Amino acid sequence: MNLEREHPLQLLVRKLETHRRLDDEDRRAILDLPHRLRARDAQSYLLREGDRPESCAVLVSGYAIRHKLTGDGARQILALHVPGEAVDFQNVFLEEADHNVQMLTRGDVAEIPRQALETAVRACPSLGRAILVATLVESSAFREWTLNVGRRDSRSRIAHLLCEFAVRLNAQGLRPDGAYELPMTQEQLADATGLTAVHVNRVLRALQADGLIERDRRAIRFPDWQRMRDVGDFSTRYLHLREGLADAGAP
Amino acid sequence: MNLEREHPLQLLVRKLETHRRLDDEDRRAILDLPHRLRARDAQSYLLREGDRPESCAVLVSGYAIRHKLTGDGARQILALHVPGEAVDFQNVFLEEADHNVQMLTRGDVAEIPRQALETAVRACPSLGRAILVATLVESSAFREWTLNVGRRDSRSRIAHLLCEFAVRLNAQGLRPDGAYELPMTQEQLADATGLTAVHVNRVLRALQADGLIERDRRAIRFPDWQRMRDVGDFSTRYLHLREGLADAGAP
DNA sequence: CGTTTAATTGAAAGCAGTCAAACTATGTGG
DNA sequence: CCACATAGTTTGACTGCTTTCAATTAAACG
Repeated sequence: MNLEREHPLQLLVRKLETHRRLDDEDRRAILDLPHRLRARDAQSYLLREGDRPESCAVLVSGYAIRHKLTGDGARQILALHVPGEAVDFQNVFLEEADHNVQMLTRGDVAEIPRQALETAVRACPSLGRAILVATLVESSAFREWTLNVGRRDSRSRIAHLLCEFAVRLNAQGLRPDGAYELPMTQEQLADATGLTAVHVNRVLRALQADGLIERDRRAIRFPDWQRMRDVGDFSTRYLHLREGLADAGAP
Repeated sequence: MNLEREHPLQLLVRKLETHRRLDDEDRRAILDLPHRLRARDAQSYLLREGDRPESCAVLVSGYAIRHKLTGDGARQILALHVPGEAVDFQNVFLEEADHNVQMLTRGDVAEIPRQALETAVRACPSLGRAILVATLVESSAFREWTLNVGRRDSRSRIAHLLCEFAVRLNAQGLRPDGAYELPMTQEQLADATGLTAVHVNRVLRALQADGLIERDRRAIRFPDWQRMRDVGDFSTRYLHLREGLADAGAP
């Protein structure tokens, strides 16, 4: 166990630091945020469209997704969240949730009361700034996803998603070796890329046949990161990572 | 001419008020923002990917788009902007622009220096809040666009886009009669919906044949708003409009 | 007016979707 | 620990929505 990681909000500190350096006061302000830890089951909803949440959830462990549904029930996954990320800063400032946030796996969540967050931000403006930046970066990721779904073919789309996830895990220090565990079923992968599960399966096998990915269950490994980036038309710019964090891939 | 609209930033006030009420102090703070008016040609870039802008542009008149390009030059339009909207609040807080903003038509832009904006926000926190809310609402629109492009068929996709534009123009008071002028070519419409220009043309004609839209050049009118909403699977929730502004359509 | 840009239409091709079935994990209770 | 149930993956055959290619018509613009 890494002692530095003992504090439930330590990964939130790390996450915010992936975009901008924080000083000790900022780190202190984050770690001092009052919060309640809750274990959540896989598939449980952290937030539903229409909700008016009174707290902001930070993923301490486990993975979550954002998604929306069309009128006839088709689902589009909008984002994937890794430990350390806050899943509803936006909802602290907007009245009504416009989408859903759901656990992908079992995990723990730290719930920070809306009021406490606002107070902390007033007391430490640079914390407010850090949160704003994280929110804007997320917005940038939404734009990239729109591009991905709207203008890339199925092969690039999936490759892009796999690259993004790898890089973000890396930035969070959650990928010590080259491989990582993809916490999604092929159906979820399909909903994230605007494809069908059947087609996702075919594309994954094709990527595998081409030596671009190696799979073992849900574990993914990239034998040739550079080529994978190319196929996925992937660049880290939209993730707005600090210097040094941007170069991921196989270590 | 409406005298209330004389001030170049009056429409920015109106825009921010579509989400939350502002008090006189807020309005004052906005109208007092130092700015430089500039005329821009159609197609001119307000911002390019990679730029590090030192000012924030507010559309005073004319229309603009946000877009990104894939590695092989395919374009995805991410958002449409109407007069009164600020096109790069995000870039005041992120270092490097991750996408492009381009004028769709001729128009005027008010450029607010980054510094001045930060100063104003510090002096009037509720202005900061209003800007944050506008930014979050835009983020919500990106999510809806991802859903649109990822999970709706071509007919719904285009109908949805037409609905969104109508409602947003209404909210800004820019659509006195039922119709509106769509400032986009069919190719641009295609890039906004992840389709091709040819197919957009076919879908528009089909919508027309079904009595869902009436067209005269670029002017669009909805004979039956309710039916149009249904076809576009459109709800105003994601626009986070204040009560009373949400019900648009044909007046 | 002449030139360029945008809209329109038809025919053919293709990528991804649908349907259906088999197979493989994963998990649960007896 | 096995047997059964359930969820997820894989594969094949076929369909179809959208694209591509190409040509024509209409509108916009100096």
